[in-house]
Parts: sequence; structure tokens; C-alpha cells
Amino acid sequence: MPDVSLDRTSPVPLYYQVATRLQQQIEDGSMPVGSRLENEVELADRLGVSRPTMRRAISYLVERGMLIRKRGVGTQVVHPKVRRPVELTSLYDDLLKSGQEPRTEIREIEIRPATDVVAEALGIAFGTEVTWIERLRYAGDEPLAIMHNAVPLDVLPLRREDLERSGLYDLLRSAGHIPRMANQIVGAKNATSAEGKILGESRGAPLLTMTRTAWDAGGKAVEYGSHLYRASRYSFELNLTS
Amino acid sequence: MPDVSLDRTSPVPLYYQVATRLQQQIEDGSMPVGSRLENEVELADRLGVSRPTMRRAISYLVERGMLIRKRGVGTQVVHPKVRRPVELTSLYDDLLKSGQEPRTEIREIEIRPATDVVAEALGIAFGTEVTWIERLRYAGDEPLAIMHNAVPLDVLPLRREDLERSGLYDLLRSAGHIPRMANQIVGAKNATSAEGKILGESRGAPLLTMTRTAWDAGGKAVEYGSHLYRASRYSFELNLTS
DNA sequence: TTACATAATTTGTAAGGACATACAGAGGGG
DNA sequence: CCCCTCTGTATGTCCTTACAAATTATGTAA
Repeated sequence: MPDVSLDRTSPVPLYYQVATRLQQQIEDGSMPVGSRLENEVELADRLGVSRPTMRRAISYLVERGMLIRKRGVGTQVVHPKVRRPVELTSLYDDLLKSGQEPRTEIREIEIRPATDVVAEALGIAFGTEVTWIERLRYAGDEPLAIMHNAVPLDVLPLRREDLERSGLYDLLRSAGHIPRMANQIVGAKNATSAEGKILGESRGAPLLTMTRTAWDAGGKAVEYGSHLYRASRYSFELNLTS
Repeated sequence: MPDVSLDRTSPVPLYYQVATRLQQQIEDGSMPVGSRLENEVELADRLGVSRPTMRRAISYLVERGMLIRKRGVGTQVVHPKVRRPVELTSLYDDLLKSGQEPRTEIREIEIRPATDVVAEALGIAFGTEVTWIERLRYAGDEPLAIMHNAVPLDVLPLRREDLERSGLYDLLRSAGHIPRMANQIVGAKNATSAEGKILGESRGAPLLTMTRTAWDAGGKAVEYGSHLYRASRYSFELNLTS
């Protein structure tokens, strides 16, 4: 009865199967917060895996913040509130997940040489051609953000139709340039009258600013973005660990 | 000559020594970006460690974003720009690191029952007594942020003198309640005239808002904070991975 | 009863071996 | 000339075993 869900013929790694099993038990409450796990040796024995495999499964959950280990003591389930480290998502994904309906209006899309700011951020030569886009993001009927992005031509040839249907990050992902690392700077400013007009706010309204450079697994810069959010309608939520 | 820096009698783990060695070689340029490492077996052999140990060292650097591995191909050094995941630091630490001189003015410190907002954030019962503080943080002579914090009494008895000398996070750490996980929400607002007066800005000036709950390794909530930053003088920088 | 030494428990580190799997390039057949 | 297959190479997974180190609990002696 213990190892019902373990399948050694499956291509999904054993340690991952074990980790998933544990995670389920934690999430469905059969391993309540604060409870101690059996020790590694017994657990491994009972599940019919080796201790390194067991350890790897546990380590995976420890890194995700679901378990903590103490040498000489044991392994415990921690408070379920904070679980995931910061995720690398786009506004589009965030809106989808929260059940709102994202809509995008392409206000501008053209190929132009990179400005010094963009070139610096992307680590490319000044004047290299990039696709430059300005988009207005709606949640339902409400405008939410003005988004400027630059994408190098050799990363992805952006087309207006694609951008209207899906988020930039989805396009990057399906083109094989999966964003893996990013540097973000978050600040605040007051809306100019032009910005306010576009976003449906008045001049001086508080805006969140965010500039971001994202790289793929190979370390190639795939996107630079400079965005403005209506503070009255949006805020960033971060879960940090370590 | 290969294993000069490896010390098997040292208490610092072997895999970590190996990782540090590799990291140095990457940082000092003797392993340039894009170069491939020797394969794991040879590397392990040359350094006189086992392959699992070698793998663990490499994995450590892969997780930190310095290396990438591809099955069947090898391991490569990636673009050095993005390295560290988000760190859990306080404003005090940030200022220290950037060479500025943090100073703190305690405007208020008292023990009072938790409001519903604070109780909810800390996961404690409404009305439980917490230490509530209001501080003004300077960088040099310039006011930078108004900071409100609540710390449960059983976590740490806060004293005015201690807070004047060091940051809250240092105090938490030395009390053994090391912040391990946190949830932050970052937004923006316009300064009221009272806030502006304190921060040396005019009414309506853009402010960054940040509320945070932090937990220690055991999942116990150790701090709730609600802070206001002058956007003209401060912004958040985040490095994200995965 | 208290203080100190000792033992048991549990995770941390390390080695060595075996097989699986994905990728890239070489070679052969159409 | 192009496409397919085969093969070599490197990482991915998994096992068994052993010892080290930290913490807690136990037991003994003053």
C-alpha cells in the first residue's frame, strides 16, 4: 500500500515521483504543519527506494520551502503560507491566473535601432536593430498598463497578429527562448497628462514603474521591457526565500 | 597542481570547496563565458573526488545560474550578468552595501494589541500584543523611508537602544529568528501632506509602498512591516531565476 | 538534585558502480 | 545531394555502503 503511486517504468524520475507524493500528502493535510516526517532511512525503506533518492526528493521540497531539515533532529512540514520562490511571469499570465480577462492593444510596432539604454540593457551593440513595441494592457475594460518592449531580431520576429492573441512571454517560450533569469527594477512616479490620458487616470496619479531584462537558459538576452502600471489597480506580489 | 586548494581535513564540505574553486575560475576569467567544462568524470578524476561530489558542486553553480548543463553535450559557462536569485535583505543592509550611511530615527515604539491587519498578516490572534514601531530611515542626511513594523513579543523584546544602533533584521538574526521566507507586496501612492513633510517631499510626491510578512525557518511569523519609500530616492531591484 | 559524560538518533557528506537517455556528428543508402 | 541510422559521448538517474557531525535523550556520579 505504500508504493502504489510509484512507477519504475515511467520516464518521470523516481525522486520526482516521491517528491510529488510527499507534496500531495502535505497539501491534502495528511501531513499537517509542524509534523515530523519519518527519518530518511525508514522512509526510503518503506517506499522501496534508496536513501539518496529519498534525500533528493526531500531536498527538492526543502528548496521549495515546504520542508525544513535539521541535522540530528529530523524533517518537518513548515507553515504552508510561503511556498514558492518568486516566479518569472508576465502580467498576461498573472491576469489569466487571477481569473481576469487580459486584452492587449498594440499601439505601435516597428523595427528600429536600439537606443543606448536598450542596447546597454540587452548587452548588444548600440544601433543593433530590435523590434520595438508599445502595448496597452487591459483587464476587462479597464486599462492597466502601458508596456514598452524591445526584442532582438534574432530572438524572435514579432508579428502584430501574434501579439494580439497572446502575451509576449508565451511567444518567447514557444520560440524556444524561455526566459530563465531576469533583472527587474521597480519604482514609482506620477503620471504625466499624456500617460494619464491613456490609462484613464488624471495627471499626477501614482504609477508603478518596472524595467526588466530577461535572459534565456543560454544567457542570451531575449527581452527588455519598460512598463507603467496604474498603482490604483495593480501591485507586485513577491514570495522570497533564503 | 590541480587540487592545491582542496582540503579534506577542513570542515567545509568537499563539494563546496570544488564549487568555490570553479566559481573563482569563472570569475577571474580563466573559464570564459561560453567555454565548455571537461566532462564530469574527467573533472572528478583530475580533482581527485568522486563523480557524485563533482556533480553536486556543478549542480550548485547551475542552480545559481553560472553554468548550464545539457545531456549529451556538456556543461558551459553562461553569461555572467545574472547570477543571484532574490535576496532577503532589509533596507539597512542594502544601504550599507551600497556604501551609504544608514541612520535610524525611532519616532515611536510601544507595545500594543495587534490590529486585524497585523494579526492577519502574522497569523496570530486579533488583539495579541506586539511591539509596534515607527521609524524614519535616513541615507546620509536625506530621509528615505517611513517604516512601520510589528514584532510579536515572544519573538523578540525590542528596545529603543538596539534599534538605534542596528537594523531590525540584524536584531532578529542575532535573536535566532532568522528571516527565511517573506511575502512582499509592492505598490505606489501619492504622499499625503503629513507624509511629505516627514520625508521632505511635497504633497502628491510619488511614494513606493511595501508591505511584508517574514517567517523564520520554522515557519513562525517574525515580522510584519508596512513601509513608504521616496520614489525619487529609492527603487527595488530584483534578480529572478527560473 | 544537579552536572557531566555517554549513547542513540538523525541528517550531512562521500565513494564507487551501473545503466538509461539525449544530443551531435559520421557514415551509408536512396 | 539529401535523409536516415548508427555510434560515441556526456549528462541523468539510481543503487549500496560507509562514516561524520549535530542534537536529544539517557545514565552515572558527585
